Parts: sequence; C-alpha cells; structure tokens
Amino acid sequence: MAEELDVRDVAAALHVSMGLLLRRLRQVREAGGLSVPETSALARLDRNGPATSSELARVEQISPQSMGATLSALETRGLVTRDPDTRDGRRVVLSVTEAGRQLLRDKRDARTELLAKALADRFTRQELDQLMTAAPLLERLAQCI
Amino acid sequence: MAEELDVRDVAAALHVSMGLLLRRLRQVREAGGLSVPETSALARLDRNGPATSSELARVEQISPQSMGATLSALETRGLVTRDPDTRDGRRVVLSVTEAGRQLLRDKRDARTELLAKALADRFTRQELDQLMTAAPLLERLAQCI
DNA sequence: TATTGTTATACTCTATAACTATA
DNA sequence: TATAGTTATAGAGTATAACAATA
Repeated sequence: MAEELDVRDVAAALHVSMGLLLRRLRQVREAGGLSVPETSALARLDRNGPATSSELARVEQISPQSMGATLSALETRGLVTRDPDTRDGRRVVLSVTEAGRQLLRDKRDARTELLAKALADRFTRQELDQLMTAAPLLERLAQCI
Repeated sequence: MAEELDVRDVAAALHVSMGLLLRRLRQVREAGGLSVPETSALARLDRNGPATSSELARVEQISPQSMGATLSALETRGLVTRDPDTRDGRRVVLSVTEAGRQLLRDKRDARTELLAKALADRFTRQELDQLMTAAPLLERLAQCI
C-alpha cells in the first residue's frame, strides 16, 4: 500500500518537473538552431546509424508523417541525405551528413549547452551523478509505456 | 576538462530521454482527461494555493496569454474559479474548486497513472529511489535556466 | 507609467485520413 | 494485401502584438 502510493509520488514528481523543464527548453531557439524534434531525430540517426523514416518514427514515438516532415526540414538544411534503397523501391534510407555530424559535435545545440551550463554552475558533483543515473532510467521508462 | 565534458553528457542524456518520455506521455488523453498544461496548472494551484494568472504563468514558465487560455479551459470545466480581488481591480484570483481537488486526488490523471504503473511493474526499489532523488533536481534545473 | 488581463493572429508540433508506389 | 512514403487537413499549445482597465 505504502509502496504503491510512493510509486505514484515518484510518477507525479517526475511528470511535473520534466514538463516544466521541457517547456522552458523549447523556448530556447538560437538563430540557425534546430527544433526539439529535429535535434532528437538527428542525434538518433547519428547514434544508431542510417535508418528509414518509419524506423525513426517508431523509436522516437511519433507518427511516420510527423517524422517525414522533420526529416524534410533536416534535408533542406543539408544535415541528412535521403538515399533510395536499391533492393526495395519503397524504402528511403536517411543518413547524417558531415555537416549534420559537425553540428552535433560542435556543441552547437543551444538547449543542451544551456542545460550543461546550468548544471555546471548550480549542481554539485554528487547531484550530477544522481541525474546521470536517472537519465537511462527515464529513457527506459519512455520505451516501456 | 574531463569534468566539463561530463556535464555536457549529463545534459544531452537528460534532454533526449525527457523529450522521448514527454512526447509519449502527451499522446495519452483519456476521455474527460486534462491536457499536460491543464494538469500542471491545476496541480500547481492546488499545491501553492490561490494565485493570479500572471503568477501562475511565471512559475509555469509560459506566457500570461497562454496561461489565461489554459485557465479558461479549467474554469469552463468547473475545476477552478475566478474571483476578482476587491482591493485591486486588475487582479483576478484563481482557486481550485472541490471538483478540481477531487479530480487531482482521485488518481484520475491518466498520464501519471500510466507512469506509476510502468514504474511499479518494471523498476526495482533502488531504481525508484534514484528517480525520486532526481525529480527535485530536475525541477530546480528548470527554475534556474 | 506600470501592471493585469484579454483579444487577435500566427507558428510549431503532432495527429488522422487519403493517396501513390512498391512488394 | 501489406508496407513505405507523401500530401492534405486539423487541433493543441504556445508566442507576439495590440488593446483595455486599473493602479
């Protein structure tokens, strides 16, 4: 009983604080910066290697149509390329370009930089460890709901 | 040096996993349920007591206009009331109604329930403790960026 | 002048539906 | 028939700008 209540408290606390944090982060958009879904899709493509739009939509938990729009925006900016699959005419494989990789590596994602700065300035080493421990748990949580 | 890189890793990991989780949560909307910002505003009003629209907008990190729209929706559903401040004609004080309190208490927030269920089913006691430790840190992070 | 709140408008992200092309 | 992708349309959430009322 007490345990179940406790789980609900964890859920509520996480829900509220993540919502607050992401609302704040979404507002950050430097000139030339990427939107949240663009950043997420590009980073995923970089980490996991080439993939189709449908596959990306599945792992990122959005509709194929939404992912298509996001990828079109990235392609227009030269950050990803579309290559038709020669063995299956329906498939189009997306890859990160050198420019896309550069953008990810050159610490130019304004949101992540903002977060990093705040973390460095206002959090102790121990607190950073605690957040680092929580991050993969949050990702796992997203995948199992 | 190594430490600064580490902070950036924490930031990136948090950013990605929170984005994924919230995108997933936003899709959950039971009949009669509240949207994410509605839930957040109502819960805030319940925790902190009566407040004006501007005050709520500040703590929730959205524009006064957006908060006004959210509160109108909550008022239409009878979950909050608007009371003019007799000493300052500009101010309108919002309060949670009994129905609003009931809705918050009766564990009827589908998103938080979904989270709680996943947490109870798939996470160990230790992992729950780690997430509980991280929640207030995330909230603090939201407030200082 | 400064503050609280409202109205009008537009942009971003996402969804669903309908379609084409390929398997 | 089933799958990959595109196009069209709509809705939610948010922003900015302009305004009215009050202090």
